[in-house]
Amino acid sequence: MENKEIDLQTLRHSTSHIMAQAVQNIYPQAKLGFGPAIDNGFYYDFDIEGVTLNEEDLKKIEDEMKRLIKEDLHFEKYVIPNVDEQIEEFKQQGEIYKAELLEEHRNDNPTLYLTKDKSGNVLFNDLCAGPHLENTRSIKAFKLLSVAGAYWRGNEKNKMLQRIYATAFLTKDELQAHLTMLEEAQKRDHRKLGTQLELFSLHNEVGGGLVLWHPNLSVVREEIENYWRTEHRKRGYDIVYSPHIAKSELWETSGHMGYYRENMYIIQDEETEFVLKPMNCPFHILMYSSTRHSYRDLPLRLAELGTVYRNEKSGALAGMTRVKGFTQDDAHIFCTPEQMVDEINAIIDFVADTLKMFDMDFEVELSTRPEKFVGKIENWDLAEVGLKKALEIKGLKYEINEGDGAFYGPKIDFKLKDAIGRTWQGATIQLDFNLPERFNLKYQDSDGQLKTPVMLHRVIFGSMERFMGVLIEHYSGAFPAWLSPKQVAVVPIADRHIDAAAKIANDLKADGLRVYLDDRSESMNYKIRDCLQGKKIPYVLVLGDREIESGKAAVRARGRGQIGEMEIAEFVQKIQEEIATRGKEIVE
RNA sequence: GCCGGUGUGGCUCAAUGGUAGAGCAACGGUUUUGUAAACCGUAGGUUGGGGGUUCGAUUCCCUCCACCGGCACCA
Repeated sequence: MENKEIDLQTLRHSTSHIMAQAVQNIYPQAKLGFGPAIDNGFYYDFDIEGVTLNEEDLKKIEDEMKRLIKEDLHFEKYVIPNVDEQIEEFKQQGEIYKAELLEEHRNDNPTLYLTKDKSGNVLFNDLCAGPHLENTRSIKAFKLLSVAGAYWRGNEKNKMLQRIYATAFLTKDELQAHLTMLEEAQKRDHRKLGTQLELFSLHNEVGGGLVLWHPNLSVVREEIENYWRTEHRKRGYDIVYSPHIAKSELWETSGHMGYYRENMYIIQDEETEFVLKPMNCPFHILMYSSTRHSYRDLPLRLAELGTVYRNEKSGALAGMTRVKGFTQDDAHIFCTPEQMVDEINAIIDFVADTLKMFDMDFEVELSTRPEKFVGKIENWDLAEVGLKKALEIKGLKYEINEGDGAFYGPKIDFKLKDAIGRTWQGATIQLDFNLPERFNLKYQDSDGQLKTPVMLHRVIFGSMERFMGVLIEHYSGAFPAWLSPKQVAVVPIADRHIDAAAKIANDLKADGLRVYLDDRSESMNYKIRDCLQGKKIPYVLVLGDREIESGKAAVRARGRGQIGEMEIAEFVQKIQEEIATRGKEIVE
């Protein structure tokens, strides 16, 4: 397994060299940037004067690659004997990016990889540490996927190059499986499902990144918010509300006016400047500071479903996962330094329990103290050790981003994966050694001294919008019963069964279920199909002469076929249990 | 914000320098169904907004808005 993975990396990296060679054969003016293997494939960045690559060009490049591969070329490592001469040669060839890189790596025993034909002629070379395949015979399955802009070295001040994304696999079957998977993933895209299932909409005239929650998705949200409130009360939080705007003065104190102004919507009335809140923290801080606090009162945990607005750059927006207006399931915890680690532990538990309930995949990242930081170093150390320990106790795998914490504190991020493999920040836990100072927060400790509390910011879902987007994809729009906009469809077979069906539908509603009575004048088959596959309702009760006579219903479950006849009361009892436990399918 | 692409009935998509067509959905009718798409018909579009070129623009150009794939950003 391990070996195969390394091979795949090498295969992809070598294929990227062949791609670069093909591009230069077709466009001799093309200059090379980076061309690494990545998670699901590889890419190569090119600067091609006068050419904008399109889909057809990708085909041409692919064909040229196939031709090269057939030539049975081989790769050969070449230690650069004289770096200065090589830099000069790169410059002569116009390979300014390679020259720049070599200059930086001059003391690392830099190597070239040569691509040679069978007679040993060098057809192509690239500055590269390798390793590479021995020869192109191993390249059996690859595909160029897309072309996109990318800044040289990832810096927006640099020139934008053209990046070709591609992938390669050891066999054609594996490649095909990967391509099929990509297609399947697209069907789960929450933006498509959002339209298909009438979950939400976005409108030109409302503006980008501003989501309209339709009734169906509002039901899902309501259920999740109910869960959220109940869990918070259980875990010792107080739930609060705060206004949507506040005077600039507040944001001056918090510091946001200084480093976040670009992203804030400013509202000016005749004499006062207001800010549409991009965060909830200052309000919770003021709640804290409006009374005196004893160490006995702490920790104070304030939670709010707080709707914030941030003016994101236009290109950043994406469906529900990156929006301008969104509701954070925010909380701020004020505690003593001694309580900090326990509080972090409790939040990690909260996050892990919640995500587990949704069976969601996530990755964990821990970001530690950067070079420039505020706060006491012993609190940083305590926090970092505490964060690590908590993650280990929970058995969560995590990556450490050394020095990547915010200047005001270390943090743990939970990354959720969307349908097409992109990761989005969901839950986050951030220590803050800065705002308590700026707002001069105090508590009176057991020794009578006034001390500064530690503050934690945290979200469990991140934002309702983003979480919902990922959740839609996670379930492919087929929500479990407790979240489903409609939980049961009642389908009368013929018109003469409508009255009985309506009565059952009403009874089910009286039992607290969300019911869709499908009294359309359509065939039974059509209605079953539309309810299960179209509307993705988890259960369908079919009613005809037989059922009315027996007082039962024929139950069919989404994706699981026919379950059989069942007393209505038995069905109600089972589905209610399924809903109450927010669990897996109990009706069977 | 940057590079590239896209915007046509509610949805998915087609077509064209001579004012647009299909399927699904909707509506009307027929059918009254036994477990994942019955049949017939009707209606529905200033082709994202604005401007320009042209005898004529939905098509070509400019601009704005929005969306998509990336990059950058995500305090």
